[in-house]
Amino acid sequence: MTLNQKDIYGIFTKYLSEQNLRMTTQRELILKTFCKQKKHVTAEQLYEILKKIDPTIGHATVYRTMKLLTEAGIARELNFGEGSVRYEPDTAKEHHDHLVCVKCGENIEFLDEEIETLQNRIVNKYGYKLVDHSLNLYGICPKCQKG
Amino acid sequence: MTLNQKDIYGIFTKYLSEQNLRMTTQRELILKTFCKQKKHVTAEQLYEILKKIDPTIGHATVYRTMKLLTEAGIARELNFGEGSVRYEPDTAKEHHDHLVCVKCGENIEFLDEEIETLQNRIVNKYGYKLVDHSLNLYGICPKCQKG
DNA sequence: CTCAGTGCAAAGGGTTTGCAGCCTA
DNA sequence: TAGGCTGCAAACCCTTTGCACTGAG
Repeated sequence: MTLNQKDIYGIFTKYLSEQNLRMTTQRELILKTFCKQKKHVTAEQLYEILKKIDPTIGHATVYRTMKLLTEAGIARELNFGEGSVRYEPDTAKEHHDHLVCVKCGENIEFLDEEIETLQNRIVNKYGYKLVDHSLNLYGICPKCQKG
Repeated sequence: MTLNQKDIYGIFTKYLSEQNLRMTTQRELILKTFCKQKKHVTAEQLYEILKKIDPTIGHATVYRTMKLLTEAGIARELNFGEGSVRYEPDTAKEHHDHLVCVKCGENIEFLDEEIETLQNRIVNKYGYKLVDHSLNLYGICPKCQKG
């Protein structure tokens, strides 16, 4: 169900050519580096990581590329209300949601079939066509409850 | 279950005095104007509305007061990923969630007991203590589907 | 008289945009 | 050669902060 790097690379090049855009060394580097991340990253964080690999890379290039990756369906934007957008790989077809610790920022991805079903029910009730959804639970993780 | 303006005024003055803060004409005006709004407003929008009533009112005062109202439990911050925070009256004890049209911005508030239950289940599963949650469904409303 | 509250303007963070030069098809 | 791509810096938007002044208790 998850896609490997080669697949993603193919998806991105396909998207780019559809848009009359090109694959470049920067875009490739950003794609690879983004996919390697274990945690959701902000564009800013990704930029910092990338600068260590290629110090000449520009701020704007990272932001622009993350927008492209989002449009291509490779990245997904997350908003935890921190004032900046986080990105996660959008490789799984099933949508998962997030449980965020408001103290330490740790976050868990979870999947709940029933929630997905209920969401569809709501959307149908109002005659909407579902495009996307975001469910964030904010809480205090076990560690922080003890500390 | 919903609170009237007098109640809210009382809640706010109580909160203020607890914090050794004072009720002022500006704070009162902002509170009243905020409560009158039918739709979720950003601080910026509220500022624009307030300027028509009192042109001398300051940007910062609105932002500062909205923070106070949030802390007092009167306003609730919403984040639809637009880059700015929206506020809604937090008068109902039950949490409601939002269904937002991505085309026209129309949004519906809905309440679903089962979703609330499921959220508690998730939180318990991971040993978290629930603090808050936000569920936003993004879709296309019936009107925009036709148009 | 004290100290919170205010408006203003400047600063701040995250993100986008304008632009000249570069590079690739 | 044309047009996309880049890095840089400036611009932008939303929000917060510093500051001197005002005003209520």
